[in-house]
Amino acid sequence: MDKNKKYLITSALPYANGALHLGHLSGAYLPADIYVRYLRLQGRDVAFICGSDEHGAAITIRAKKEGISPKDIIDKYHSLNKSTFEKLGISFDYYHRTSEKLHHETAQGIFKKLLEKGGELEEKTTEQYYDEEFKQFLADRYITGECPKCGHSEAYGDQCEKCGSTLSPTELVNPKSTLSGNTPILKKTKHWYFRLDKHADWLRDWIKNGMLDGKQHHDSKTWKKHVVGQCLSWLNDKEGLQPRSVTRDLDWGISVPVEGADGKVLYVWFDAPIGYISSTRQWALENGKNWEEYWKQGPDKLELVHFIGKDNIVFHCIIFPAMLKAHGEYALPMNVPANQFLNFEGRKFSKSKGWGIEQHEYLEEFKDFPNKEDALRWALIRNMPENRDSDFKWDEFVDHYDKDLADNLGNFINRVVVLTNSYFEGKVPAAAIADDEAAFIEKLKPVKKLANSVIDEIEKFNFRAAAAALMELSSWGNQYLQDAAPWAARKSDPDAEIIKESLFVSLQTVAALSILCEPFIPFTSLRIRQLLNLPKAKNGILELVEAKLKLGKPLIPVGHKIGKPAILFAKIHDRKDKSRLEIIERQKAKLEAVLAAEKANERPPIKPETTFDDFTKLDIRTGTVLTAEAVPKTKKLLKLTVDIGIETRTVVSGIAEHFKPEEVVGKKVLLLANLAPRKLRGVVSQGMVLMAEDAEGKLGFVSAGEAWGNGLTVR
RNA sequence: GGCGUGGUAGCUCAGCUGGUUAGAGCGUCGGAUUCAUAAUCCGGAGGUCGAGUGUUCAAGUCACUCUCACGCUACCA
Repeated sequence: MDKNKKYLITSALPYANGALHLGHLSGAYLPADIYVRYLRLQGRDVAFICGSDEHGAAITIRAKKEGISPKDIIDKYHSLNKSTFEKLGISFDYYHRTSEKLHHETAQGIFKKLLEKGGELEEKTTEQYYDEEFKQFLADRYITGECPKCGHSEAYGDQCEKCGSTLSPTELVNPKSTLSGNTPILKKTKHWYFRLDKHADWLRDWIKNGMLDGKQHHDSKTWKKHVVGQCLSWLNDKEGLQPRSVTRDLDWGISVPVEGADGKVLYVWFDAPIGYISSTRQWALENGKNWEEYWKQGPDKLELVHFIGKDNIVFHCIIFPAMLKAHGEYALPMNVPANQFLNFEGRKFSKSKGWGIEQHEYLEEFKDFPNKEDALRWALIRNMPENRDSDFKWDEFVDHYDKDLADNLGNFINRVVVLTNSYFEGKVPAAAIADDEAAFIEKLKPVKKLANSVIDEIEKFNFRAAAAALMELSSWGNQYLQDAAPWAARKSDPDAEIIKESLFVSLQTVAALSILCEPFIPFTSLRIRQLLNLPKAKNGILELVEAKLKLGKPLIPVGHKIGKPAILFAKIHDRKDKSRLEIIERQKAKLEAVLAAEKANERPPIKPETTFDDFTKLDIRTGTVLTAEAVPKTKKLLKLTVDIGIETRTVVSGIAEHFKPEEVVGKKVLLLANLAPRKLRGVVSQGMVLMAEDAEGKLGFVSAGEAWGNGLTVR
């Protein structure tokens, strides 16, 4: 640990197209905040950087749909996300936005540098769809058409939301521009591609061994296994890294700073991570700092850490580093401690299904819940998806709050404050060990040890373990007080030394807790400090605490007058006051309502009207499955032979995840017999077996019944 | 299908380079205690370490096969 190092800590830039839920918070923002607050307590020079990612086609499409401007959308979510983070105590030094001029200049500057350097960007001309009426090229999301895979009539140019296939616009059947509704034409367009493929070798050495330019950059063992694993999986892929297009034909974004590139913008993935840089620049500008010290120094002078969710690993560990290295002047991240995903009561968060809770919703729903910010932070920390997916449950929220914060931490502090007030008029007692450094050190050894383990775990990005160590410290306090039992000593001798000593030690422990808990539960830290009548934990105080514990100096001096007892955490399970429990119960009831509603309806809407003529074009026949076998090297496909009376058909069907081959043999089915044959994985499929599908995607066979023969028509 | 990560007490998780009776917290059961928010403290019960095979004097820890979960990637009616 070098005190002279600069620390640049970033959290993933939220896309300004929606609100963030608890999973985002626990994945990328809360861990970063803990780390940053810790660094500040240690007196380190740190910049905590974030901002809104405001470009990309998704925003323009939504704007179009809702009849508003992209600016309306990004303004709305920029301010919502920014203010929500503030309320939850996420202590960004700067929360910028990529629509700012400074960002546009920064991104263009980097693009130009790469272009001038040569060899990093290459031009390629391809054919893309163009809307003649609107006179513009169409981004993938601006084109809809029939999905070639499932036939869904409103698939987008990049993917079909019905079957989840990844598509390219030219695959769509009957493509339509969402702008004019016309059929677009193919037209040539020029784009720039970043030669990612040229960077594979050094990236591999950097990720695997932590080596950069022949020098040790970081210790790769300190990176999370799933992070290194996924990167190497990419780097070792037999296809290898491919050049990636960095520009698009779009009117929303950062214009490509090249002559004759009108109507072209930087692809959002290229400009978004550069947002970290522009955000730092803006922060430096407003705070009299030199931004380059936070981006352009060697690993001995600067530590860059990206906090992200696992969906962003490849971007932050491969693509962005490659961009920075290609540019040549920027530092690469020292670590990218990506978290996995947080589920919510056993399922993925889903806005459309109403599953989960967004950050601002939580604040609203819990507005009458005292200390709601720390209650949430604590529950999320205790269950952070650090190495595997985890699950947020209200019952655990309650447990963590009551057991840890109220019973353990809160109650310990309360015991100490009450005893100090009733035995010593609220003053830190003059225990003999207060002036005896050796004895002090000996008595407070466990405090020092546990404080060190909190620190150690934070440094290793093990925030769950750090939080557990914090609880151990408060547990130790409870245990110590119980053993010392000043209330018992007082009965026989009111002046017994153990009474003074035990409270002196306990008060030192509370003082240590008030600081050590700050990264996790900052609002509570402040309240404990107030209870002790001490000022807010300020930057650098933790290194003083470490020094004092080492030298045997009190953290809170003899004679210091503390405040009156006050409850820090009112329990949720409280026999006198049900109000907090009611808030929780309301949340649980909401989830049950969602589940009930799902069971009740949840049927896809009726498709657009069709004609009898169209229907009669379909030749549907009754049939019986004769044989079934898995198609090799596929997960979903079964090769079936179906007897339809007049002949036997070979059909490839995507049902292998639902049925084993032997379960299918002998099934009565309906077969669409005049579907154009299509080759799938080398097998020609002559028809399609009709299936019913439920809301969870489960499939069921459809047939005319056991008694029916094969080859009969359906009408 | 390929790749990655994970599968350890009822629940949430620790277990570094293989080495004595596999750990913690919560829950549970029993006891102590009263300064305290039905809080605290002490003690007990509870695990064939996903399944199997192998390497080894010795495997939760290494290798192989299988299985389940999650993700990336390919393919997909």
